[in-house]
Amino acid sequence: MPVAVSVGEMDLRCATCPVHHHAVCQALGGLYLHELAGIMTHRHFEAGTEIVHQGETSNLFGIIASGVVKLTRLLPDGRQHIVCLLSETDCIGDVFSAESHDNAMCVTDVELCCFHRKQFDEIVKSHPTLGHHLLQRVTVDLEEARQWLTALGRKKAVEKVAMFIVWMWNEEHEHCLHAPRRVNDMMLHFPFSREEIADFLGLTLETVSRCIGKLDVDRVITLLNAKCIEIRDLDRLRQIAESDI
Amino acid sequence: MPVAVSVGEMDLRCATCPVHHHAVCQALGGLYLHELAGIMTHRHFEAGTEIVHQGETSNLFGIIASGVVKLTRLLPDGRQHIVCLLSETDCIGDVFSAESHDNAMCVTDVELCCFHRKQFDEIVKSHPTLGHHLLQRVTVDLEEARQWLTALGRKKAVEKVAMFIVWMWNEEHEHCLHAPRRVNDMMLHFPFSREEIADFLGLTLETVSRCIGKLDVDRVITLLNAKCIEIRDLDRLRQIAESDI
DNA sequence: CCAGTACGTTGATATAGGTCAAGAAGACAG
DNA sequence: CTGTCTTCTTGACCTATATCAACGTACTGG
Repeated sequence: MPVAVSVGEMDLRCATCPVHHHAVCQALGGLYLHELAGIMTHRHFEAGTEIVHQGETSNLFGIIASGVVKLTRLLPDGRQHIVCLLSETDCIGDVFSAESHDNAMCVTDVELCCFHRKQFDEIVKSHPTLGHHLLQRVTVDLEEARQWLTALGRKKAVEKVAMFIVWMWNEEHEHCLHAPRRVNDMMLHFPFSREEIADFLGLTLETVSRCIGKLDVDRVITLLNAKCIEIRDLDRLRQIAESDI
Repeated sequence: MPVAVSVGEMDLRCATCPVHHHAVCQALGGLYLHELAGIMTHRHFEAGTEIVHQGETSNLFGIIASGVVKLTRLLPDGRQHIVCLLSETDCIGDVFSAESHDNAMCVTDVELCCFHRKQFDEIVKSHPTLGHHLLQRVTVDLEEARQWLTALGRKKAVEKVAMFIVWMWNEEHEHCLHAPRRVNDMMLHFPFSREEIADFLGLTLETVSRCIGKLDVDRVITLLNAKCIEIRDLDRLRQIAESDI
């Protein structure tokens, strides 16, 4: 389901909906460019929808205003892997290449600020600060990818799952800083299914389930229900995640 | 072994040694900035030397003129993982953050063009084209990291090893385009030990050895000696690497 | 309230790859 | 050439995780 964004299609709601401006602004490091508003459209996607298809040519460059998106890759025999999980203010699509390396699928309902790749790139080219900021973002993404690389390459199942929980908790808190909630809350409600966690960590859903079970039994977390846990011992959880005995 | 690069320390050989200028020029997408020559020094590192240490603060930003560097991460209990293998024209160090996330170790002897992180960043800031080019490079690195992520998460040992061989072969050919050698040559001499390959692919050296053995028996490659193979059936090798039965 | 469906848990069993150990093959110094 | 060191290969065995299967639980629509 490719998303074509024509220039004339500018959605007037953008001008009146602070959510989208806020997301774009955050994504660009507090920098707000009026030119971008002019070429931005915004779209809603329901959970489970595919935004971009692997291998497909798409001119979409999007910034997530709300919701969670997974980037997945499918091997010829059906094995699947999630290479990245994106949320508020994260970017979908490559400024340089139109060919998408991965499927972008909505984990939850998603609000997306859409730009035409080339138009966005033009603006980037003419705004050094913006380019510099994007460089910083991609650098952070690369660092995060490398962190997961070591996890997938060298960590045990429980360590991976612990790492995933810590990571989710950090993500929550990061967004809390933007839109403060109860910061000390150890409750974590996550939108991912066991299978999604497994596909992200290179495990099977059964193993993920067992590992969460083990962390619960060991009193590191409390499993309130399938999609909601409470962190009981954050330090211990971090130690497990870092393979720090 | 942190590398301090003072402004006055400019190595005059830089002006006379085309290798270094060539590497920098390639790294920056054919763009050559005279300002960079002014702040560049070059250094030689022997195989096995550590250029930057994990967790250490270093102001080095380097471009590899020749040789191979591995970026490794060490877990508290000694498990190790190689997150990236770098060669000619690749960059070491982060423009933004002084703290290094990984060890940079020389796999072979290395010639490095060194810059002071902040000085380099200043020049990047004032040259939009350069910033844009770096963004493109990091984007490619991110894409490559994600490719390995799926490999580590979902591929079998033989598939990983096949992928590694194909990747090495591509790397060779990429560099051939710069300094043309026998392009049709199916011979591949690689500088990595079995342990390094294993640490990169999230396997053990024994498994790597067995997988190479299997590819040899299956007549996909010929193992000439421990560090030299001949690719017999590139298509088949690619199929295995892509998990394409 | 019930049937149907999707998702999660738990148990039994299989297996890919890890671990341990012994040789073989180079590389290098004397 | 010979002994020492390192790296690679090969074999035997073991374990973490995958696989297969059964059962629970929790929404959903009638």
